[in-house]
Amino acid sequence: MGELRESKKRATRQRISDVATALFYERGFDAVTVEEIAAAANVSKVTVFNYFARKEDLMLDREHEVQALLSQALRDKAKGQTAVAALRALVEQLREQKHPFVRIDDGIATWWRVVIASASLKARLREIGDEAVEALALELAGRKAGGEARLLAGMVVLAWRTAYAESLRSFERGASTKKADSTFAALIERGLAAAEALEKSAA
Amino acid sequence: MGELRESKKRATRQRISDVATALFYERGFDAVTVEEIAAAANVSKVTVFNYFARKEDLMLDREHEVQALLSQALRDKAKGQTAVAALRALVEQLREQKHPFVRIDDGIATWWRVVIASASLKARLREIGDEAVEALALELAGRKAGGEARLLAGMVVLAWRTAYAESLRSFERGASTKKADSTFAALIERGLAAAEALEKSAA
DNA sequence: GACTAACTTTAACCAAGTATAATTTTTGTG
DNA sequence: CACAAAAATTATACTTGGTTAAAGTTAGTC
Repeated sequence: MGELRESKKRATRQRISDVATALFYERGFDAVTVEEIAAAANVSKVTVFNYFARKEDLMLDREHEVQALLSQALRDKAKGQTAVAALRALVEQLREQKHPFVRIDDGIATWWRVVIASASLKARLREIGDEAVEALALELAGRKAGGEARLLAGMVVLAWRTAYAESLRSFERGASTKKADSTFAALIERGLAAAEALEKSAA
Repeated sequence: MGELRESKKRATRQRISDVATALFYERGFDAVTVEEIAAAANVSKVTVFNYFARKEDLMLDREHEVQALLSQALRDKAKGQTAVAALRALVEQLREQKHPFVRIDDGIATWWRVVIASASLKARLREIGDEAVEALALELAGRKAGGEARLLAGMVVLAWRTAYAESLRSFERGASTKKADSTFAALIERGLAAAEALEKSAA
């Protein structure tokens, strides 16, 4: 039931995304209009916005996943383990599977160059980060998040963002993937340790 | 030389800002167009943008000051004092002078209600926060900021933001200015303590 | 094969922001 | 005071992201 329709939609969505990404890589996010993307994907502008609520989501589609990963890690956490320990384990696991959220290579660095060149993409990224903080705080605090939970959640996301950004900068200055990875690991551990201290000293 | 000109400009800028603020309070940020503001201030749309680069700055003009306050506090810091201690002292000082960056009353809460109702204002606020982090990191690290400095700067700004937001939430739930203030104080101290631990354990 | 619900398109619209050239206002100078 | 340069303001037209409503198309169902 509805299989053909579903697969057509999936194909259309993918086509729009692919076409858009290619254009962004070629000329930069801001220099490409949604009209152009629509034309190149053989679709109308309205349809593009039907699949992607804002232009930024054409590029940042996958970034929403961090939130789910963080929340899931907390739900899977063993009794007695601190929340931060569970998140540290998640980071470790992602590093092992060379997940793009914790790792940098040429392809990923190229993608980031496009993002960093655009103020609106950076803004949307900050927004997604804040959503992740709120979701994480909720998970940490059970039903409703309080200040302490929000602070802790904020610190975790901050550690991640900062470590990743620093790792990327080092890669762009010529460091290898391996070196960039160890920069990431060292800095996120600094942040997580601080978060863990906060968690353990909670009232 | 040029005194009349300067004072006229100041007056125009102020008039635009006042008129805009009044309209925003009345109908919400997003429901007011720049055209309307211009008309109400007896000025053209172009002139509005001549004074305020973006619509958001009509509301968030003063928020840029945090950055200057933070940097100045670090420059004034006594030898031997930790950076975080200097920032803690700044917060203390602002609280004593009942500065709006650390305090909430009815007028301030009303202003925040307008801000919080608008996605674009919140986005601009996040951007300003990031700029503050970068400036602070630079100040912390001397010439060029490294990961450690950025993490520390991020923690300080996070503590501030989180404490303020929580304080505002408590005020909106009916707490007094005094109670909101102590919520702020307690939470920012939690964050600053964590930041201080990080600073002291620096390699 | 006709019907309906989902999807797409067309077309018109709004508002922020930019660019440009013309016009007005202010200022300093002879 | 007159006048030219500099600075500020204006009108106008344009671009682009995003929204809305109505008409058209297509897949799934009876």
